[in-house]
Amino acid sequence: MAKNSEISRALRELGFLVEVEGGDNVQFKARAYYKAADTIASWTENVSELYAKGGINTLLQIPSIGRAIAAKIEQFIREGRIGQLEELKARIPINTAELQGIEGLGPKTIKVLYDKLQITDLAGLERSVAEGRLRGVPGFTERKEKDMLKRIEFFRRGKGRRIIGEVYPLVKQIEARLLKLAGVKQAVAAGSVRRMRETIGDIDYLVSSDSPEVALDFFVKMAEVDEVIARGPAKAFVKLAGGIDADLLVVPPESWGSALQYFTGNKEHSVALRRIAIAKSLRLNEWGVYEGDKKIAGETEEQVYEVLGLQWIPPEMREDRGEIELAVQKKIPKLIEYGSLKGDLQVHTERSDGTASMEQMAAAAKEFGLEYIAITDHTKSLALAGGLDEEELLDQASKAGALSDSLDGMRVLSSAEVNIMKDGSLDIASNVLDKLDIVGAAIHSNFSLPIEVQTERLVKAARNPSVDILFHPTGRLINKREGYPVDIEKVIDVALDTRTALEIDAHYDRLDLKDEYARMAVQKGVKLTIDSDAHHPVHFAYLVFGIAQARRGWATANDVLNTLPAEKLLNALK
DNA sequence: GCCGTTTTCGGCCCGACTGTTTTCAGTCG
Repeated sequence: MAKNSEISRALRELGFLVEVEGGDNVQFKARAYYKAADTIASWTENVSELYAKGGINTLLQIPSIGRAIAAKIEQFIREGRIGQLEELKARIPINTAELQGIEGLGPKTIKVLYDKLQITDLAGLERSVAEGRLRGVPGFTERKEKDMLKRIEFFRRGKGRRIIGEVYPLVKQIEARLLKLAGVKQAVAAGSVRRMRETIGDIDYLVSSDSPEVALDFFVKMAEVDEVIARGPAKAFVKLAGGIDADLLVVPPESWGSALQYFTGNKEHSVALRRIAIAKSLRLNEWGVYEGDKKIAGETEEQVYEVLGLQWIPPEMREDRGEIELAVQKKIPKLIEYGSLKGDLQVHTERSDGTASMEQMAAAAKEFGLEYIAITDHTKSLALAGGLDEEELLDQASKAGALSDSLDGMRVLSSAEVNIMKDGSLDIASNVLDKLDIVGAAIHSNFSLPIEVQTERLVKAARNPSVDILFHPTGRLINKREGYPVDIEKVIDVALDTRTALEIDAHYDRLDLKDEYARMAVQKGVKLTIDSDAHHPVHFAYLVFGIAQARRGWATANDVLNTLPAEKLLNALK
């Protein structure tokens, strides 16, 4: 059974090779393949299964899939290949993934390099540069040839996306510095940072000012800048130390809103807005919304959306996944707000693998503005993390109770991060668990079991009457570990059935549930919790990433249990 | 190659920056 990602990848490569080969209207044909690839990549149902059930006509129901592409998908599902793609690959035997990854190389250049120098991959490109043969190609100079070496090196260093939590502090620091510059009225990191995606490809700064050169000068001369890629009167592109790209666009204040929209994206969302503008005989660009030559909006984002007949859409929702249709109907949900959590239901102490005492964690949580925390040390079978046995757990619970009584304005709930065993049972007896205020359960071992077994472990844990929350339900670590295979829909259904909450673990390595699963849970009516998984007093700051993930999952405050005060939360548990 | 409140044909998002380009193509976001 072909995965959606595999079908998507094949269509994307097909589109790119069509573009490389060239011809009439080829960019539109390629765009059609790309669009189809995007649609399939984010399609929630398995396309192979849809095909198995309803044949090619089912494929035609999917937007951006017409007769021609449907036939290619059919062939891919049945034969694991697309004939036309193989023919193209035979004619132009290039390593698209490698060459396409080099900045500045597009389809046209790649074609020229293949035709003139038979360059098919990165190694070949490198050889040609080393032998000084690139400069002989039309459009290439010695300087451009040298630049190519840097681009290759950058690609080799790994141009992968960065985890948001790792770059967020620097992003915000530079944002603050831009804001302080003379003449700067507004400054913000737009792009995927503003949308709070879990990973960041580059940082897109937007500044409003009537004297752009001040901001641009500052930007290209910052200590963090490794290399200035380009610098014009309104825009600059740099590489920061560590290899992350940063862009700056400076606009006059009257264009702030339209520029913010344009720079926040995502691309598909913005393109959809421009199409709406065209349908209304308007023109939308980063400088404003225009009716003929007359500018009718642009100073604020709200105005831009309004003249297009849309409700303003929170950045976290801007992924062209149905939010625009909701905005037309003025039915954008009121998303859970940053700072609205009253408690944190996963907090570790030095009793297991944390680094601070219960008292220190409680004090830090209070300082952070929380009203309650749950102490969730690991349990005995997780020896690696110093897991607590029944006796130690009860002792820790009574300490939590005592501390809670002694504190003003901070409730400390007794809890545990109970380990789910290979067979789905828990490693702590239920008569002990039932003495705790709240119980979270999680998988920490046996990640490579088959999906059916893995799903059954979670289902069994959810059906356990003692378990209130499933912590980090898929076990993934972003960019590091895929997580165990799990039928998340089934887990969500059982969670609904058993009134078990699902966690969004806010640690930026996890963000688990991820946005799209959170959205599935919310749609079905399953309650979420957003927890920091704090192992140190400063970790409560991670909650912002969890809230962001919930917002990306279209969750409202009502969908998240720990927006409730402690008493109401305890009453809402199963 | 897809799609339709502008169409079953003729469009398809839009502008900035670079280079060796003296008027525009290629690339990027």
